[in-house]
Parts: sequence; structure tokens; C-alpha cells
Amino acid sequence: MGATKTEVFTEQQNSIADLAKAFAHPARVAILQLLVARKACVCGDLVDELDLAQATVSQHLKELKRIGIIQGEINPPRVCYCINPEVWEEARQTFGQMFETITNVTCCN
Amino acid sequence: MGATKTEVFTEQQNSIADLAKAFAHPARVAILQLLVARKACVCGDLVDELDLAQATVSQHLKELKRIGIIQGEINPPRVCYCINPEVWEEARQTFGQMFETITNVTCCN
DNA sequence: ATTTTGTATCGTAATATTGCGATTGATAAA
DNA sequence: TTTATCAATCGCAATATTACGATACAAAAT
Repeated sequence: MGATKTEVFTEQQNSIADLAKAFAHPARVAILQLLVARKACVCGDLVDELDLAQATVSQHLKELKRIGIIQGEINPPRVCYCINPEVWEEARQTFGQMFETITNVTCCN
Repeated sequence: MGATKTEVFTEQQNSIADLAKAFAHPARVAILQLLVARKACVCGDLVDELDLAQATVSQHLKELKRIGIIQGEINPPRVCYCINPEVWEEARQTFGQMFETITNVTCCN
């Protein structure tokens, strides 16, 4: 035990959880905010801005790439990162739906 | 090492990350979806629906309570859970803002 | 008072995540 | 060719998370 039992959940639930992981760490939130704010790609500047070791930042970037919400383009010797618009839009919709469905919460009475 | 360096991030970034954790596990997504769908409070039925041990479900409920996105009301011997509308709204706004800010992504060229 | 019911908590094991120094690798610059 | 630069990856340590059986607890029912 210790590993998530993905088999017992729906594809959708696993997918939402995976997407949410992009935002579930402050470093990744910070990275995404920077990428959004600059509207263009930021590279190793991230390391300077973030007060984390280069290896750590690189690891978070890797996780964000795995999720698909950012993409990197090699521009030697630098790597240029940016939001992946498609996945970003998908995330927007996913969370939008999640939150839109709730109205008239009458609770525990 | 192994612990998140919360000190180096803004309150807002830490807060977003914490909120996102509510959705960063499929079991918690499932619980939230159930609570939203029934519009009323669900109790130990969650255990039946979820194919996870009672202790595990209880632990996820505790985490959701810690985040504040759900609340529990004791109705002995049952406990009635429901979405906390205030925090839910806060989450809606937080993620809404996060996603609204992005437009015209011109990337890595 | 005893039993039953539903839930929280404890203790523990397995696994995942976070963070970083050190190294590697690839390319540009010298 | 050698050196410098930037980023990815490796290896490791510390900590967090996930999952569950067992137990504890509280209130209702008997």
C-alpha cells in the first residue's frame, strides 16, 4: 500500500486528479504563473526567480511536461518553456465544469 | 529535504496549491463529485461506493475537511458531509482567475 | 448495562514526492 | 580542440501520501 488505486476510479476521475497535480505544488503554480504572465516562453530564468535548486526546478518542469500542460522547445543551449494551449484549455474546461455544477447547496440540516 | 519549501513561495501560491490538493487524488475527486451530485449530504455510503477501506475514505474526508472544501455534521451515529459553499466558491474563483488570465499564447518560436 | 452501528484514529507498510549536489550531455563560443 | 553555458538526469536523503487492519469511541437501540 502507498500507491493510489487508480483501477477503482473512472478515467475521468484519474484524469482530473492528474491535471490537478499541476497546481498542487506551489513551485509548479509559480512556474505556471510566470509562463502565463510573460505570454512568451521563459527559460532558465525560472531558476533565478524561484529560490530552488536548478535540479529541483528541472524536476517540476518535467512533471508539468508529463502532465502536458507545458511544452519545451530546445533553443540551444537554452530550453524555452511555455503553456500548452490545448491542454490549458482542457484544464480550464475540466475545472470549469467541476465548479459550474454546484448550485443550491442545502447542507446538513 | 522531502518537504515542500513553503517559505519561498507567496501566500497565494501556497494557498492555490493547497486547494488543488483537494482535486489531486481520484478518491477525493470522486467524493467531491458525489457530494455535488446529491446536492445533499452523503454519509458512510461513500465507503460503499468507493471500493476503498473505511479507514482510507475517512482519511480522505479528513484531508478535505482540513482544506475546508467540505464540512461534516455529526448526526449520530452517522456523520453527514457536504460541500462548504464558501470555500467551494473561493476555489471556483481561484481557478477561474488562474485560467482566465491566459489568452494569445504565442509560444516558442 | 450491554450490544450494535457508524466513524475516527492509531500503527504500520508500501510507495511517492520533494529537494539538492554532482554529473552528464549537447551546443556555442573561444 | 578546448572551454563555457545551460539544462537534464542520477543518486540519495528526508518527508509526505496512500492504504488498510485493528482498535477506540460515541450514541442509539435493546
